[in-house]
Amino acid sequence: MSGYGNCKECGAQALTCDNKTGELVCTACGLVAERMIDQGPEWRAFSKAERATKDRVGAPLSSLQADMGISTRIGTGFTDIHGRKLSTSTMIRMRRLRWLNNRTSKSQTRNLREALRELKRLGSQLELSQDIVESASHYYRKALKFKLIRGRSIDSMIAAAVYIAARTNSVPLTLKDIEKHTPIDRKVLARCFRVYVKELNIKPTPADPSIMLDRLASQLDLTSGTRQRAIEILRHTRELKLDVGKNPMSIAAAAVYLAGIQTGERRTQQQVAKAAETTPVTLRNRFKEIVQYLDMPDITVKRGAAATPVYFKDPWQF
DNA sequence: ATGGTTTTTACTGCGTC
DNA sequence: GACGCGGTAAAAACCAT
Repeated sequence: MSGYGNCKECGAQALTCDNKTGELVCTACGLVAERMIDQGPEWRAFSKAERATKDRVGAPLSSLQADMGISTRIGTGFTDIHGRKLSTSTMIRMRRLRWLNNRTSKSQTRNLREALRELKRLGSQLELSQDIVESASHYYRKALKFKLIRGRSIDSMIAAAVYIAARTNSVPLTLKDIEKHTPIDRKVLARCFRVYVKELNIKPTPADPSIMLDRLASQLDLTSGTRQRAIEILRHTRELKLDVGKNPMSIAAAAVYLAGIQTGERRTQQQVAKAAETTPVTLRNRFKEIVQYLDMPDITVKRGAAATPVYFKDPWQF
């Protein structure tokens, strides 16, 4: 959820919260906007008047409960609200309604209960924030409504929902991360992911390497200077379309590696590759391309540097 | 199924500490 | 010798047609 507003420096709506440091950073320009201590409750009231307008009655709606915390039940009494006995035909009708109500909702709520249990498990294992988990649950609900779960396992569709939620909310989470916490095969996972994209018309934000940057940088203990340099490099690679068709993580890795060399805060290819969960070979290849097309160190595009051709649609951005 | 692309795996050689 | 790094070749994975 990019609900952190726009960056004061570059104006881009690219602020994200680094959950590790509690810093609010702009993924576009690298500005550390502010330090956050606590994201707090969903709302706060400072005065009596505010409390009056904002207060609610009852438990908040929870999408993490199979029935949203509320559900319809059709009573089993034999009288109407006035205490009169129901006619036989009404009783028969009500019985049928009750049956239908149970039948249609039962299988789905049972499915949901199962699914949400898995979702909570995955969510806590991956240390996802609450809003991502809720976002994932919404996607799953939708899939359930459209009967997309049939023929696929609940767990795999939940895992894919988590990935979708991460992608649509610019959370640096890869399929590999998810794979580590679930027994589901990567191929199956990718297939389920596509189901969401295709059937539900969900359009995840194009995969952006800079999202992965924070994660890489903190894992490698890089200072903000190097991070900023990497962000700058990424901006240019993006402009040159060097990242089209490539795994965003490997692009980010190459940028971090290059930035490290330039700022003197060097990390070995091994280290960077490991943090990015890729191989030194891939890192080198991306690295080579970047160096080939960018004029270092002030980073300008080399004369005559043509953007790489777009061979086919980027598998990482839909 | 096929073809084009990226990524991974495995191996090799070179230079340096 | 261990390590970082560059290169290559072949296999695997992947997407599009």
